[in-house]
This record gives sequence, C-alpha cells and structure tokens, in this order.
Amino acid sequence: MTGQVRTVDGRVAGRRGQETRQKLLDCLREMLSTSPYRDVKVIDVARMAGTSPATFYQYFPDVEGAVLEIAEEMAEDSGGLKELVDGKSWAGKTGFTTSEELVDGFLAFWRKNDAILRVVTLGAAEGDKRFFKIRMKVLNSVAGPLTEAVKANQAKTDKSVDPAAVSGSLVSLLASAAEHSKAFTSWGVKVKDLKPNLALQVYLGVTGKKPPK
Amino acid sequence: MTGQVRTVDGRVAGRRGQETRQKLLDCLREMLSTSPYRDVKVIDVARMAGTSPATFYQYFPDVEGAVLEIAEEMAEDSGGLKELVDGKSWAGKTGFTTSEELVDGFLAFWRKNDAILRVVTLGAAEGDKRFFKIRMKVLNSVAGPLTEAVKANQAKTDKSVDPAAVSGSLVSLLASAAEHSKAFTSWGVKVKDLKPNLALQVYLGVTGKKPPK
DNA sequence: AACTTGTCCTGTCATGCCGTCAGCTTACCG
DNA sequence: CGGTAAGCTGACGGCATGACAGGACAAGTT
Repeated sequence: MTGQVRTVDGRVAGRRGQETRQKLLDCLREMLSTSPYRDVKVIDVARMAGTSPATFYQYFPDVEGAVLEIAEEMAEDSGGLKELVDGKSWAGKTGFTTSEELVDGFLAFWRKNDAILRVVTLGAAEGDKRFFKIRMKVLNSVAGPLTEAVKANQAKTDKSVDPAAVSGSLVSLLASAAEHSKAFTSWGVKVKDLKPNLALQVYLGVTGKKPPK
Repeated sequence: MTGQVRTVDGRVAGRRGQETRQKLLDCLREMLSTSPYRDVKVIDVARMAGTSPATFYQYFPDVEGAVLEIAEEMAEDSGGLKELVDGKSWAGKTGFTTSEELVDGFLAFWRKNDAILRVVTLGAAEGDKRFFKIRMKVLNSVAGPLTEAVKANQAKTDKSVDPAAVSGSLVSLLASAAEHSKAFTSWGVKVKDLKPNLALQVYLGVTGKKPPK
C-alpha cells in the first residue's frame, strides 16, 4: 500500500536504511513524551539514536516532517476504535456497557499515543491541514459509527437535534477529557469517577434516556 | 497590586522601558497568531518591535516566559466570564437564553484569545504547572459558578451525578469546540448550527430537562 | 580474494538564531 | 552641569540547521 520508503534526495532506502529511519522515529517519539515539543531538537534525536544530525536530514525534511510520519502511523492504528461502536447494542444495560467500553477504549488509545496526539492537536488548532486531517481521521473512527448510532436511536423519539452535532460533541468531550484528565482531578473528580461520568454522558447523548440502574 | 515591573537583571522599569516591554508583548501576541508556536523566534519578535534581541532578553528570560506574561494577562481578563453564569436563572425559556449567552460569551472569549490559548493548552497538556494553573483559572471562571448552578437545579431531581463532573464536562466541551470548531464544520455542522447545539447540551446538562420550545 | 555497484553514514562547512556582556546613549534630578 | 540610573545595542562564543561530497559498508560477480 505505502510506496517504497525514500530518502529526501530520492534514493530508495534498503534494509539497513529503514532500520535507522525507524530508530530515529522511535527516538523522536520517546523525545516527544519527555520534552516540550518546542524544545525537541534534531541533534538530540540523532544523538539518542546513536547517529548524526546529517543522517536525520537524509530521511526527514525536519522535525515536523518526522512527526507527521509518526502521526500517520498512529492514525492507521486508530481504525481499531471503530469496533468499539460498530454493531454494538445501545439497549438497556447492554447499552451502558457499550458506552463504558467505548470510553475505556478511547481513553486507553489516547493515553497510549499521548505525546504525538498533543502535537497533532496543536498543529490542527494552528490550521495546518495535514495535522487537521490526521486528527479528523482519529476522531472520525469513533464519530462516524457513533453518528449512525445516534441516528438509529433517535428516530424513535425526536428529531430536534443534529446527530452529527451530538456525536461530534461527545467525541470532542472524550478527546478533551483524555488530554486534560488532570483538569477533572483538580475539579475534585477522581480518575476513578471520571470514566463512569463520561460513560453516562455518552449514553445520555446517544439514547436520550437515563441509564437503567 | 502587581509589584513594580522589573527587568531580568533586577532594575525597575520606567515609563519608556514599560512601553518597549509592552510593544514586545504585543508583537509576540501577533506573531503567535500568524506562525506556528514552534517557529516563533526571539529575533523575529524583536525585529517586528523595531528593537534588538538583546532588548527582549532584558525583559523576559525566553519566549516561554513572555508567553506566560501574556497568558496571565488573559487569565485576569477571563474573570469577566463569571458574569455569564453568576446570578442567572435556569428556569424555562429564560434558562435557555442563559445557556445561549454563556455559549456565545465563552466562544467569543476563546476566539479573541485564540493564539495564546493554544499555547496555554499545549503547555498544560505537556504537564507544565504554570500553564496548567492559567488554564484552570480560565476554565474555572465558568466551571465554578456552573457547578453551583448544576447543584441548585439538581437537588430537585436526583443526586446520581457529580455536579463538578457535569460542569467540568460542559466546560471541556466548550473549550474543545472553541479550539476546534473546524472539526464540527467537517462533520457537516455549520458554524451557525454549532452554537444552538452547544447551548442545548449546556441546558440539558444543567437542568436535566429538555428545553421549552 | 579482488572488484564492482549501489546503499548508507558522517565530517565539514556556511548560515542563522540563542543568550550574554560591556559599554554607549538617554532621561531625570539636584 | 555633573551624577546616577534606565534603556538600548554591537559583538561574540556556542549551538542547531541544512547541504554536500566522499568514505564505509554489504552483497553479489568474476
């Protein structure tokens, strides 16, 4: 699917080359999760990978370019989030379990890709189309199926609210909560209580009803 | 209230000095809204302010330090958001108007401080306590009074949900929507429709009821 | 084993930003 | 008018960036 891996100057990378390239990406990932984005320097990444800055520039145009690479990889990975909603039931107690599992899975994914998602979020907010697209791909893997679920459950009641808006709000909320869970802690909401609360919101949003006890 | 403005090396700044300082801050603000945060350089800010880099370092330890200054100024300003909730009624049609005005005011504030809030959000997500504190101050100016509102309106019905969690979720949602309104557009939610939808969510969250038509 | 070929890495260099300092200019005051 | 403190900048060592050419290396060929 992806074409051959190429260096900046157009050569095709061989086995050894791909290894160093990957090592650089791994080190950059590590770097991103330990230093502020603004302070991540090419020379540090190169040093950590046991190579020279020049090598880095052979494979990536700059730090941002390499970050995009990592982000795209992660976006591919986010496809798995679809299964948290697709074909799930929203009726009664089962429905609330669906909601709980969705919240759980989403938060886990975000936590796992914490550092890179921070940068993607920043880039998207700054208006960079490439980062925006990647962010949408991640969010859509949940928002897409979720919109369908809202539509299906809403037909029975009223049509006053836009399913896309509801689903979008819920996903935004989840993303925000994942990125800033500390904020909730400072509001006196314990990490333990955060998940049930979010699950409740999601259930309410999708079904329009209060959950069964 | 704030002590005398001082230079990095401890001198007190006079009238002229404060002017340059302010000009530097203004230029930095401008810079932040036109360039990616990662690419904002001291030398560019200085050039734009018609001064030299050395002058910048006389008043701020580094770019981050100056950004914090701007952010704190904005946080002070956010106190006005309290009035969007404090002493407002949540009953009936008036309640929905309250909700609409809150959404409107919050989005306006965020849009106005767009660029600086992006950086604050990033800093908070990266675990920087100074940025986190500032972000909480802004969010709390709404979340605080809102929690009270939720408490007051919930006493009449059930106590199953934590008011702080509800209010926190709503504020998080608003912040997320403000920062990434483009995402909603790409979900097919027009900017015009976004506000009413958010207002609906807020009203629902606070009162637990559907709004009167 | 010597040779060939194409991939891979790095030494080096020019450029530009960072952050600091000494020292010059300006403003204020007695 | 001289003293004092504020205000600004030129200049400098240090480091990151980004480009290039040439050497190291692996793998196959003779």
